Amino acid sequence: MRTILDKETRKAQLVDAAIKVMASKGYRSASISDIISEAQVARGTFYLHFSSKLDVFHAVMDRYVQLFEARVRTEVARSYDNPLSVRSSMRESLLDWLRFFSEHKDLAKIVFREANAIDPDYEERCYKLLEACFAHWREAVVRLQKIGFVRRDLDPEFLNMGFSGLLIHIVLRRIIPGPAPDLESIVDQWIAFIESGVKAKGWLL
Amino acid sequence: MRTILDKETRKAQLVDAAIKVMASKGYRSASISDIISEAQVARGTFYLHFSSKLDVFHAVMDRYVQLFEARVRTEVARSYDNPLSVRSSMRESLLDWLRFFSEHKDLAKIVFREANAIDPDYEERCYKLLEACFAHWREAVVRLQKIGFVRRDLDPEFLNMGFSGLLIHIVLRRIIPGPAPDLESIVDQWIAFIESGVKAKGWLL
Amino acid sequence: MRTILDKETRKAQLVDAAIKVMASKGYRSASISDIISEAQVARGTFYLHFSSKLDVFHAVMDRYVQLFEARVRTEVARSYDNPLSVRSSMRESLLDWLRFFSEHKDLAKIVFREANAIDPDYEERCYKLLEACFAHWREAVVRLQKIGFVRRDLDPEFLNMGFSGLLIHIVLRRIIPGPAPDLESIVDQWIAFIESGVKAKGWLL
Amino acid sequence: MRTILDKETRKAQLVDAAIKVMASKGYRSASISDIISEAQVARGTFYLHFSSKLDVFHAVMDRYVQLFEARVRTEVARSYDNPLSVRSSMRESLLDWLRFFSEHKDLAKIVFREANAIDPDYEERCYKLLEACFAHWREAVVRLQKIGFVRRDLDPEFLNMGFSGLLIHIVLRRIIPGPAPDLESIVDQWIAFIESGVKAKGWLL
DNA sequence: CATGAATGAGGCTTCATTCAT
DNA sequence: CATGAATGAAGCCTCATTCAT
Repeated sequence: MRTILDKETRKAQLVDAAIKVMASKGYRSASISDIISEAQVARGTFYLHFSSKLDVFHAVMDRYVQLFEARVRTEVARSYDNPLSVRSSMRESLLDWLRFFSEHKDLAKIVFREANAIDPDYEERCYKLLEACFAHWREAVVRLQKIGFVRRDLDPEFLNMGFSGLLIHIVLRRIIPGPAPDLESIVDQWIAFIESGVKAKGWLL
Repeated sequence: MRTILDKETRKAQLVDAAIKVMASKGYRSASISDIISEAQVARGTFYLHFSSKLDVFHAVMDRYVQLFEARVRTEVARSYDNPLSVRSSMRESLLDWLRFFSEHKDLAKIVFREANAIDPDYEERCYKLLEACFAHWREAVVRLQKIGFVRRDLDPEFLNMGFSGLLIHIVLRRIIPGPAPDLESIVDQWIAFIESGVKAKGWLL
Repeated sequence: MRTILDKETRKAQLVDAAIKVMASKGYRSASISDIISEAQVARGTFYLHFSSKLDVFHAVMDRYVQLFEARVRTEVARSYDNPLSVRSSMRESLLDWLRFFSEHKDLAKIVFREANAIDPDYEERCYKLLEACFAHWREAVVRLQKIGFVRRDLDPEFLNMGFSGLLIHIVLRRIIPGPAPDLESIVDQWIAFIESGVKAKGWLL
Repeated sequence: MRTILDKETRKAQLVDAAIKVMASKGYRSASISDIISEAQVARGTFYLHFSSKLDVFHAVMDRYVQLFEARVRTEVARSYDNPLSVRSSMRESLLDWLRFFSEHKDLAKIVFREANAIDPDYEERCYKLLEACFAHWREAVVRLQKIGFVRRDLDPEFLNMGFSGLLIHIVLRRIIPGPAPDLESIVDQWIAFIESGVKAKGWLL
């Protein structure tokens, strides 16, 4: 059966299929056959829209980059300048990030798994993406240190690592089948942890 | 040239080669050819010791599991029972973990990258491994809550996620080429963060 | 853009494009894509005029056959009957042939290169063409033998081979990039050679 | 069924198969499948000995180059210095060339057909080969002119073209199915033609 | 135990051809 | 008539695995 679609729709459909397949099998194991059978499309059709397997991968990345950039833009617009609302701003921010990664699980899987080892071109993209993200967080930390909310003895870079590490871990664990923790409760604990650490109040040493 | 070695030595040599190759190219891209040429061994010899490519992979995993289990055993032996030394015990523990991951970079790379995409059998192994690890940490947290060092309002599971997330993130960032942060200073910040969170002292809201 | 042309013009345009492409890349490597992009025509349009790739090839051949037949007709009309002008008639004839091949280099390239490898149907056509040509030459030789211009101890078939071999060789060498010999001087040497061979006058053995 | 051969034998067998297939279908149309099924060998075996289709082609060429060079060496050793035997030397030479081409029909077919259009690397090889050959013939002509056997008013380059053109033509016609002319009689006519041209004795104009 | 030639399934890609618009 | 998206057979090549030596 032969369905004719306009170029953009077909391409998007193929990218969708590629995301699905690559998320579940990884880039290397995902074959063109997998992708086209997922997209219910003939072999030749694939090559009408992508010049190679690597090419779809780039398209997949592009998709994520765009979503990510939109996410970062929203985030950057968020203000921590009002001391009274720092806490709730932060809460919103964390929730938004978790929601973002939850919504685009498949993409996150691909991006965070294949970070290396596909091609140098891609690696660069991937790092730029992450760097943009980290840069934003670092900056946020610095701002919070300036307004006196965050201790100045902690390296922003370290906090950044802590933040992103936890985030990614949560994402990946949520990605992986199994009981997914409740986002809201995670964020509440996170905030509590961020604010006061783990130390119990009575401990005196 | 025809060198004769005893079974175990040959097998270990092949696992070494496999680790090296898989760490740098990933499981899929690592070919038997790569492995045997790294190990300086004939093609047939490989299949004398492993029944398939997946089989070496399992052997690689086994290697990591053993190292990991040893690491966990040492860790488990560590006591947090003396209130006066909780802090330094924790510091030692964190440093040991970071050192462990640093020492076995190649294995960490393989284990954390290919977690999903290889085969269900493997995935199970991998999870068991991580679970063993998480279980230990969770338990440690619980103990620390019991002795009153750690706040009881934080879910051990969450702290666990935070701990492992940060750990993995540090490991992965250190794996990836780039300026590697100094382990000792990371640990010091980590402890400070764990103890008191990020909140500056003067902040009153 | 959608240009509407009458059938014959479109077809001729496509044959032109096919000749150009096939001459430069050979039949196999010339793709329909090459041809239609050379002709600035849509893919479907091609199949409106030709049933297959082989079909254009036949059309290309037909084009050459027609030109060739015209050439042969002119040639046949040429008379060698006047003993006084045999020499100049022959000179004209050789020049005309060389000019013909020079003018239709592209076609010559296709015809003489792909002679075998395309399809039996084509081969037959190609041979018929060459045979027509050879037949004419043979006949011419016979006539020249009859009027006593050419030695009767030489087999017309052999002379034919010599004539066509040299001709084709010149054509092909001229087709292939490189310094193209001057047609007129070639013909003059040719005539001299034909008339008297290579033997120097003084040689007595 | 699995037959194990030493590397050289297998490679030679595959080159043989490639020659056969390429001679009958041309380089482009000859598929790896054709070659391996001609050689009764598995697909992978082919790539054990050649890195690509082009690579076999080069091997085929190499084969011809070697044969050709041997042929040229023999030829170069031939002396035309004794005036009494110039005629018979020439006869021998022509016969040897014809025999050479007859013996290696398939290779000749490939070499002279695909001269162009395969790859620049090959083209260069091919031209070097022909040039070596032409150079030898040209030199021979010059020597014959020096000793006074051949007229000095004929350009050696032209005679060269005539000689090679005729040769190639004969070869190709003999390659092509059909009544193959008798080599000896061809050579005799050739010599007669070379010596005295076509002009009948009595002709006076 | 060790070797490496041989195997063939399967992956990526091209391209002649079809057909809905 | 014209268009160009869609199709799928077939080509090239890789590589895990086998087996005769």
